Amino acid sequence: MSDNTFYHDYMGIGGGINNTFPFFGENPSNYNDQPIIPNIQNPNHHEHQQFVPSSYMTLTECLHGSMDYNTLSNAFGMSCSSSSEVVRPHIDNQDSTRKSSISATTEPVLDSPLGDKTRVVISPTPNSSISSTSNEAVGQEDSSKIKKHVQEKGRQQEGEDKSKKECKEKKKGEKKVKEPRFAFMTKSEIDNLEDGYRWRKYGQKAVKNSPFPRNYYRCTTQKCNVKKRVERSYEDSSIVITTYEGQHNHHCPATLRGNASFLSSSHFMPNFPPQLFSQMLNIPPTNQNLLITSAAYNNNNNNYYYQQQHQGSEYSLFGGGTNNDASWIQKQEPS
DNA sequence: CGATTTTGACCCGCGC
DNA sequence: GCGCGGGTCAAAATCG
Repeated sequence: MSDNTFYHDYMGIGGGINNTFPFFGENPSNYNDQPIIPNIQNPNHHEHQQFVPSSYMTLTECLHGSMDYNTLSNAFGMSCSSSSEVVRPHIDNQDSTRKSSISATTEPVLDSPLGDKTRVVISPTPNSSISSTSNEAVGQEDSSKIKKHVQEKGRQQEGEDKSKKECKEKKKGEKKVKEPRFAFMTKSEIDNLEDGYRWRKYGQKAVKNSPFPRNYYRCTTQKCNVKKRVERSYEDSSIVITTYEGQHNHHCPATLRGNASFLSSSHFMPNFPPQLFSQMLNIPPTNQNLLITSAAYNNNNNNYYYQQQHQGSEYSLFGGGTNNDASWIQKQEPS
C-alpha cells in the first residue's frame, strides 16, 4: 500500500504570497480576473506555459464529494486502477530521525518542504491539556488504577455481556477496514478549519514529542463515518495538519444552505481526491506520495487560486475559482 | 434541554 | 508477554 500525502499551504493574500505563489504577481488587477487561465499565469513563466484544454475541468463536483474517484478518472480519460490507493499518511512521531527524502512513509510535518521553508523554533507554550501528560499523569496513575478496578467490577456485573457481544461481532466481521486517508498542511492560526461540513469532536490525545494535542472529529451526519484529525505541527506551530479519513456520503451542508463562504479558507481541498492529481500528472503510483500545494485566497473578489507541483514530475497543476461556484483545474505542461 | 466538548479509561496493534 | 502509543468510548461538563 502506498502512502499518498498531500500538502496544502494556505496563505492569506498578504505577505509572502508573491514569493511563493506564482498566481499573484505584482499587478493586483489579476485578482479580479475570472479564472481564465492566461490571466493568472505567472508573469515570469508565461512564455513557457502551455496549457492543455483537455485537462480543464470544474472542481465543483469534486468539492462536494458527488463524484467518486472512478468518475473523476473517467472524466479525464484516465484509468483509475485499484493501485491508486489513497492515502495512509504514516504519522509516526516515535521516529525522531528525520527522513529528508520523499519516501512512501511520509510524515506530513517532517518531510514537507513547506515545513522547511517555514521552520521555526517551537517553544512549547504551557497548555493545560498537554502539560498534564507529564507530572500529572504520574499522579493520576494510582487513582486511575483504582477507578479501573471499580469500573472493571461494574462491568463484570452488567457490562460484560454487552462488551463481549460487541467484541464478538467485531471479530465475526472482517478486520476493521481502514478508510482512505489523506493529509494536508495548512498555514493557519485556526486549528479546526471550516470546510463546510459539521463535525463533532470525539477525542483528544497528546502527541508524543509535541506540545500540541491531536483532536479527533467525526462528521455529524448520520451514517457518514468520515473522520478528521487535526493537529498542529510541533516543528512549526503556525502549521496545522489535517487528516481526513473516508468520503462523505452526503452533500456539504454549507452548500445546501447556499453558503459557500467556507471556501474563503481554501479548504476545498479535503474533498478533492488526491489521486486525481497524480493521475493528471501521470505520476507513477510509486511516486504519488507527495504533492506540494500552494494556495491563496483573495478576500476582495472571493477568488482562490492554487498550484500543485509534484516532486519528480515536470508537470504542475493550477486551479482556482470563486466561492460562488466556478472552479477549475488545469494541467500545465513542462516548460 | 439537546448538542457539543472534555477527558480519563479502555482497546488494539505493533515492536521488542 | 509486556509496554507503548494511537485511536475510540462514554460519562460528565459545558454551551447555546
